Amino acid sequence: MGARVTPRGTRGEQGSGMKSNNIPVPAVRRLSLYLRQLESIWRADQRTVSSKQLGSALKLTDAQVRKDLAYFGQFGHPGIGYDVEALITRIRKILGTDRLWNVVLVGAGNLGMALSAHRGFGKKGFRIVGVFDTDPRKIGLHVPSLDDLVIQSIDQIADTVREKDVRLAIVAVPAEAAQDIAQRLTAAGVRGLLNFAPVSLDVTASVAVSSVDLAVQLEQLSFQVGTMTLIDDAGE
Amino acid sequence: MGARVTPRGTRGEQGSGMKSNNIPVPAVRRLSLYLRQLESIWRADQRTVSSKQLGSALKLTDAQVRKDLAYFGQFGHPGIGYDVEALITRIRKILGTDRLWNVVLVGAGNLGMALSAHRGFGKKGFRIVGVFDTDPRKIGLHVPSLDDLVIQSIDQIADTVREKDVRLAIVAVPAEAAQDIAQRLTAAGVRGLLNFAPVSLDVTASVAVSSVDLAVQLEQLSFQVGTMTLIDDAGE
DNA sequence: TAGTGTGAATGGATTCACAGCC
DNA sequence: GGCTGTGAATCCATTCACACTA
Repeated sequence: MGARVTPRGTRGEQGSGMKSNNIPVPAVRRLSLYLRQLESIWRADQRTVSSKQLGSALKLTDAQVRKDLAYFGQFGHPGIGYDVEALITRIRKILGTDRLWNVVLVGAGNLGMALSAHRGFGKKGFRIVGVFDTDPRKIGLHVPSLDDLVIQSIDQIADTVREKDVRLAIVAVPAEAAQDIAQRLTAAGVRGLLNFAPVSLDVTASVAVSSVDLAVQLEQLSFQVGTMTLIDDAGE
Repeated sequence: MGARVTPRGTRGEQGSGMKSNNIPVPAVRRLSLYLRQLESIWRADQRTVSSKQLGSALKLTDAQVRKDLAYFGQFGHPGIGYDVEALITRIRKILGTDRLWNVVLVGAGNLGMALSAHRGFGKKGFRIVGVFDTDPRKIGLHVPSLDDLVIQSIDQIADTVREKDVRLAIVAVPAEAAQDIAQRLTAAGVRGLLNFAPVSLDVTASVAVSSVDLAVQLEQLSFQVGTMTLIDDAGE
C-alpha cells in the first residue's frame, strides 16, 4: 500500500529509486467528494452506481471518475458499476477515516466555538478532545457543545497531545498568533493542521497543512461574478 | 479587459472565434494569496518586493509568481521588483474588491452566527446586510455582532436582494436544506454562493459556487498524515 | 547587478477510445 | 447493451532559460 501523492510545488529534496504509481493531488481531493456522494446515494437506498451517475452528480466526466478510483484499486464490476457499500468502506479506509481521530482545537473565539459545535466532524470520526486559548478569562470555562470539556491554557497542549494521541489540530486563532501556535503544535507532535487564520503557515515538511481563508473564498466569488458579468455583457 | 478563466470541467457548449488569453484557475486562486501577502509586507513597511521574496513566503517559485502576475498585466520594474502599494491596488481591482459588496447570510445556526461575527469579511469589503433562517423561534432575534440586523424569514430574501443590490450569499444551512436555499437565492438574482453545506449544489451556469466542507478538510489531512507516516516508515 | 516578462520545454492531469467483461 | 479499466492522445500548468531593462 505504498500510495504516494505527486509532490507539486515542493521540489524534490531527494530522488530515491522507488517507483510506485503517483496519485494526483486533485484525485485525492475528489475522493472525499465521491465518498460524500456515495453516502448520500446509500441513504437513498441505491446499492449500485455507475461512474457516469457518480460523475454527473459532481459535474465530472465518467472517465474522470473511473480513472480516479482506479488509482486506488479495482472496485467496479463491468456491466454493473460499483457496489456502493463496498466502495464507501474502501474509500474510508484509504482516507483513514475508518477509525477515530482525536483532534485539538486552538482558539475559543467565535469561529472556534462554532467549530466545536460542528456536527459534521463527529460524523466523519473526528473527535475534539481539547480546546485551548490564551485569554485567561476564557480558561476554565466549559465548552457548551462539548460538555465534559473545559477551555485550557495553551501551555497544556503538549500534555493533551501526548495523553490522547492527538495527530490533528484545528487552528482558529487571530492571524498574529497563528504561526506561534503552529510551532507549538508541531513541537508537541501534531501531524496535520487545519488553519483558519489568514496567513501562510511555515512548518516542517513532515506536517500537513490545509488552510481555509473565509475572506479569500468570497474574494474568489467576487472575481468570478465580475468576469461572468463581462462575459454576459459580451453577449454569450 | 476581457479576462476569461479557462473552463476546465465544463465542456465547451460553443466555439466562438474569440481568442483572448486564458487565465488558469490556479493562478486566480493564488492571486488572493499574493494580495494577502502583499498587505502583510506593506504593514511591515516594505515598499517594494521581488517575485522571489513573494514566492518564498508562499512556497512558490519566482517564475510562478511572475507568470501569474503577467496574466493580468505588467506590474513590475526590472532590476527593482514590484511596487507593493501599486500592486495591491491593481490586484484588488482585478478581484473586484476595490468596492463594497453586500452579502446575505442564510442560516443562523452556530456556524452562521460565527460567520456573522467574522471580522475578516469586513476588512475585505464584504458587508452582511441580511441574515435569514427558517426557524420561527429565531426570526425576529437580533444578530449580536451585526447590531442593526434582525433575523428574517427566508421568504424575505428576494426583497433584500433587490433592495440592497446583493450579489453574493453565504449558505450555512443543514445539508438537506441547501439545494432549496440555493434555488431561492439564484431565483432572487444572487450571482455567487459560498456554500458550507456538505452537498454539491446544482445551479445555473451563470452562478458561481465555492464550497467549503469543513469535515472534508480534516479528511484530507487524515489521508496526508496517513501516507506521510507510510513514507516515514519506509525510511525517508 | 538585480530583477522582470515570456517563448520554449517539460511534466502532469484529463479526456478519448476501445478491449474486455457481465 | 451497459459498464469498467487503461494505454494513447490531448490539453493545460509549471518550470526553464534568457533577452531585456533599471
